Amino acid sequence: MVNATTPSEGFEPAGLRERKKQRTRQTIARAALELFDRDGFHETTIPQIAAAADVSPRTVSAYFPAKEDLVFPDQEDSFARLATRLRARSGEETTADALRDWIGAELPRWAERDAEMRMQRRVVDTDDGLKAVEQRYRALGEELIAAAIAEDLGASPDALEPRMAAAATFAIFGIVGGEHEGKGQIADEHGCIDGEPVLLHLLDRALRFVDAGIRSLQGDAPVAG
Amino acid sequence: MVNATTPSEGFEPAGLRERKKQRTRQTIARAALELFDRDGFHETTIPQIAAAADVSPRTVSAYFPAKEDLVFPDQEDSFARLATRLRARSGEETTADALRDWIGAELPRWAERDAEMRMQRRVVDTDDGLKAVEQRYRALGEELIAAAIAEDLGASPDALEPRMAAAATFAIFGIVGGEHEGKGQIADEHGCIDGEPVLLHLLDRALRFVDAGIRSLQGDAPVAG
DNA sequence: TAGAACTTTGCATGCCTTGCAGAAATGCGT
DNA sequence: ACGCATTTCTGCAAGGCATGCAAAGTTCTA
Repeated sequence: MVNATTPSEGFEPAGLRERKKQRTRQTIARAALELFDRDGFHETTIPQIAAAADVSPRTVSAYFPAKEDLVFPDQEDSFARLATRLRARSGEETTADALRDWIGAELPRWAERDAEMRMQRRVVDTDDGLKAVEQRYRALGEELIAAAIAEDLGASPDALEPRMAAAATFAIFGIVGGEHEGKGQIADEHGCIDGEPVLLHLLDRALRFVDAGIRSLQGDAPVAG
Repeated sequence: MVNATTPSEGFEPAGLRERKKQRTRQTIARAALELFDRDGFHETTIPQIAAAADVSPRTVSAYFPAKEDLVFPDQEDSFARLATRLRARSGEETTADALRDWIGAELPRWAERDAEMRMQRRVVDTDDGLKAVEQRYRALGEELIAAAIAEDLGASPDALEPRMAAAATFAIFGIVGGEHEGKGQIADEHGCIDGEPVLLHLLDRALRFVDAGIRSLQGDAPVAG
């Protein structure tokens, strides 16, 4: 079922319909984020966003079931890619390898959207409901990692080790993203350490932390596994 | 200003007014949880809850600003006690000591409300918005622990070590609470291991994990501290 | 180009949230 | 025991979000 009208599509969504849909989605999300940042999340109404994006209010709700979703338009996709990458790892590869790979692949996207990510952070920091949604995503990400680590370890996904490992590992995102009020010690400088992106540097340290932690529990009788 | 009419008040809120308020609050929360569990969170309306608690709908909203808050009526207090305990620890005491103490003090409360906690879990598991709120609380708890650990370590609260340590430590609550779908491997048996409550057993293992992790990073140059 | 498939839109409904003012209850001093 | 000050509860109303439905408008395919 190759589309004959479009020669070199590469890996884009293919159909014109689909591309238009993605463009609309992005337009709406951008308009929303800008308004949220300028006027505040609660102060901005959906009709206002719709007007800015030149669509009807009903369309905004169709694309984004909840108003909060407008602030995290890409999380779902990003995690989907992580899940895919984790699923696709060979027997040799550890979760850590896949994670490193995934971050490497996502980094350019994040760099590209630097301005939006900063807006997003500012907006999220003004509203507790948005923080809640953000934490929910964090939990989803941890879930993925925990399951993969559990597989590596031959343990239950609900055992202590995979859970702790996933939680500790994911903490690096909270740090670079400046998820906390004294935000962005690192976030401000998307720089490198020893020629390596900060995030990957943190990941390495996190993995060392986790490895040591897990090893220290090896002798114990498993409790929840 | 001792109240002459009530001999042995103990440590209750004192005033009759305040006690009545707490009772009303509890009545509303109980009624809500029961209805949520029976009919579903979205299916239950605030007027229904109000009727069940024998107050006006407006009063429900006065006590609980958001409908979601009805599901977590005690989290705030519990964390407040943790914060107090952490603040009150002497120079000798580590965060781990305070944490152990706090859990020990909270355990009887949790045991007392076993039925409600189970309902709460069932309800939360049916709604993503509630999961988000739950994760938000988790983040708040981690914040407290991270700050305390940072103090112990003489590091910044946004450094990697305290964040990872707090995240890993807090993971134990997700496990005993059965925060995940395959819930309650342990939750079902509020039992003990070697005569120790499961939660404290898990805490010990978590602390060992964290200690090993932190030690393994000692030689490194701090990145975010 | 015609019809199928899908998207966008407007309308209507139900619910949550919040401010406000009056009614009701409580606490306190006499 | 009584009345006043304070606090809490209640009803009303307005504003905004979420969602089902059917009509109108696009895009796709044969």
